[in-house]
Amino acid sequence: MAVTLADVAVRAGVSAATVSRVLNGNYPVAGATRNRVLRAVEELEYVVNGPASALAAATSDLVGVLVNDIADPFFGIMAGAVQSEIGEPTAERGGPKLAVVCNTGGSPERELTFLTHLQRQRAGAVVLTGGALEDEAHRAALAGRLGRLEAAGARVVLCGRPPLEGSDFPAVTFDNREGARQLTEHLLKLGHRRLGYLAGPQARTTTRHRLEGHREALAAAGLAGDAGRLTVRGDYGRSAGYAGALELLSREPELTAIVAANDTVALGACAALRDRGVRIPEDVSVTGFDDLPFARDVTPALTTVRLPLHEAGVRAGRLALGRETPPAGGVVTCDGELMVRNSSAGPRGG
Amino acid sequence: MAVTLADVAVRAGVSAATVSRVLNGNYPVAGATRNRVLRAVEELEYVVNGPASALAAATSDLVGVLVNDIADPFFGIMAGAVQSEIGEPTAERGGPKLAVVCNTGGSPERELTFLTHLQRQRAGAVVLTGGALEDEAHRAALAGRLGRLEAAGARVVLCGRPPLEGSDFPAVTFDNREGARQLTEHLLKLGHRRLGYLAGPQARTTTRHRLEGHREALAAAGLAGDAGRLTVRGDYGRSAGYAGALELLSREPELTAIVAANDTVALGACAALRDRGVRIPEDVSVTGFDDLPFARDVTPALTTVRLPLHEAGVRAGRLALGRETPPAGGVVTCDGELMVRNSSAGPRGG
DNA sequence: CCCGGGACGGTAAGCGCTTTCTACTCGGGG
DNA sequence: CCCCGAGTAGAAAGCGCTTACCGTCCCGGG
Repeated sequence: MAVTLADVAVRAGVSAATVSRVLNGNYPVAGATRNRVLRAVEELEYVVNGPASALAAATSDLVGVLVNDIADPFFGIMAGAVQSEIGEPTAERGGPKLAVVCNTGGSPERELTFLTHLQRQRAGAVVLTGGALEDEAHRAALAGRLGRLEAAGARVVLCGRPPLEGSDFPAVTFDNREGARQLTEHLLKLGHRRLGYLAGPQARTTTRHRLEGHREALAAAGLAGDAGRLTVRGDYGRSAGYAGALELLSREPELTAIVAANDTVALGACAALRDRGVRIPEDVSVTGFDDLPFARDVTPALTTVRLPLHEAGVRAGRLALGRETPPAGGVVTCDGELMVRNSSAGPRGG
Repeated sequence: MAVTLADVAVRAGVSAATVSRVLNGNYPVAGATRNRVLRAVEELEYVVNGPASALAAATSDLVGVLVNDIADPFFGIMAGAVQSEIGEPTAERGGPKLAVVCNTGGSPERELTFLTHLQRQRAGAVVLTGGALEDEAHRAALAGRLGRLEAAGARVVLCGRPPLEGSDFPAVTFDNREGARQLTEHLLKLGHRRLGYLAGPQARTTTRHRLEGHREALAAAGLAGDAGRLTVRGDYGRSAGYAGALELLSREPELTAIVAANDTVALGACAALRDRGVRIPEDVSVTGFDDLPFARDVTPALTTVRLPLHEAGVRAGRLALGRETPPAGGVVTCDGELMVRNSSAGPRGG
């Protein structure tokens, strides 16, 4: 049915081995022979059987990319960057790789099952993006799975998340804590004293680090007291921001600023404020995090922290292919950059 | 090194064949035997070798998803939907499939090479998303590649694009023309007479259909004359919208409405207008297309056409797995829904 | 003039799994 | 009491490719 190596070999009047060698270019083949083979490949429209070569060579050109939700630009941008990087053929190690994108939806179990599937496909590398769940059992299970993957010859890279404790997989991580600190500091400098915080989901490193940065800044300004009362938890979605903002407003009507866990949450908060007739930033300032593309286009444009998502994805891709060797310690830290826009201003009468 | 079927077989005291049958569950195996095998699998932490089974069984559980740009929510949403659908194990045909996301970046050549790579991986199905390039040579090349894929046993499904002429792959398509018509009609009904159009890239079906719908509405209102002069071309990005809006404004200062090819372009246009001190919608109405999540959160909220991206992705996924049989003709058409929000209003003095 | 070695090319042994075909064990009807 | 078929399990033949491991051929140096 399908054209095989052997067919090409016959047509070119050589052995299968020679065809294989021409195709993989890792063994000397005389120019004339090579041409004959290539012509035969053309004429027969031969396409290598990936599984067969993967089996024989014990490697595949698949790279797994785990994301929470590919529809979210935060992950989309990183995944796209990884893909663009691994899609380029490498001199050292063979042709372009394909990205297998796995949507975990934030579920730890799916994370694990996807890893099993990837191991099953003998993926050459796996990139884990997104915040880590802070749960000891899951951490252990994850470390186990990743360890087995690595033992099976796959490279494992973390992207946009802190290193995995107890393991030493290379990681490209964001300095969420520092970014959050700067953001809150910015608001404090503007004169705000009553700041609400819309936190992300529990038990996520990202959530915790951003919250910690926020509180660090508050503490430095002697404002640690209110922090607990003025923190509302939700997920990283728009409606959590909407509900959270209303909740904050009811807890503290004199609020002058809302710090959201990310841009999407901030957007929801803005919507809630607008619906309540609260002006931004005149009455209440709002800040986001991530600087997704839409952040500068909403009105008012969001003050936020820009995360180099694309760059992180590219680095992760390079690490995954072994094009780049991780620094000592294995952690590449990407700093966020404070983007001051129109959603923040001094408080009323400030 | 790695644990193989044979190892499991030895441990369970059965033959490799039996282990395979237990794992695939397509042949009767006595309960006791089955349990012994499963226990051995557990104990050895055995993970099937995907390439090997793909080779032996001549199928793989990979599904290719081609997108223009996975970082764009338009594609991210569809890809995510496809993935969630194929990720569920099917009763009829085996375990969960993995999605291989391929970013073509809109390049026809990359589209073709990715298809080759997918064929090489013996992908079980391929979903092509996004507008098609209107170029005869490329159409033919594409049809050829897809034909070969299909011949190799892969299911081919188009998603968010019109059927491929000359072939009859099932397609889930959006009625862009009708959506655009309704949108422009809406503006006309509000009293607008001088409408500018920010078109997408040349030679794309999506671009053409939306433009045609727009002009159809104009023509019906006897306004066909100005259409050419008031159409500016760009890509589907924000900056094209920005530049395009300025261009339109200079061509026709009396403009009262701008119809953008999609939400992102509309966003850019809004930014340009704001920078020019033009109020939306008081001075100029702006409309988008797609209804991406951010559309309702920008200010003013965008009047646009909602496309059922998620649903389309799910349908495409189902078709790709053969869970759903395509209707006669092979085309599932998804209608857009006009979403009237605050970016459109009657013209000055209208 | 002979021999060692470099440059090619072929042979064949798997890679780990699926699946056909065969073999064996029972239990019941003839 | 024998035979047959249902129910299970095993043996073995590949699936299409890669890659040691060997031949060949031809060149130049001794």
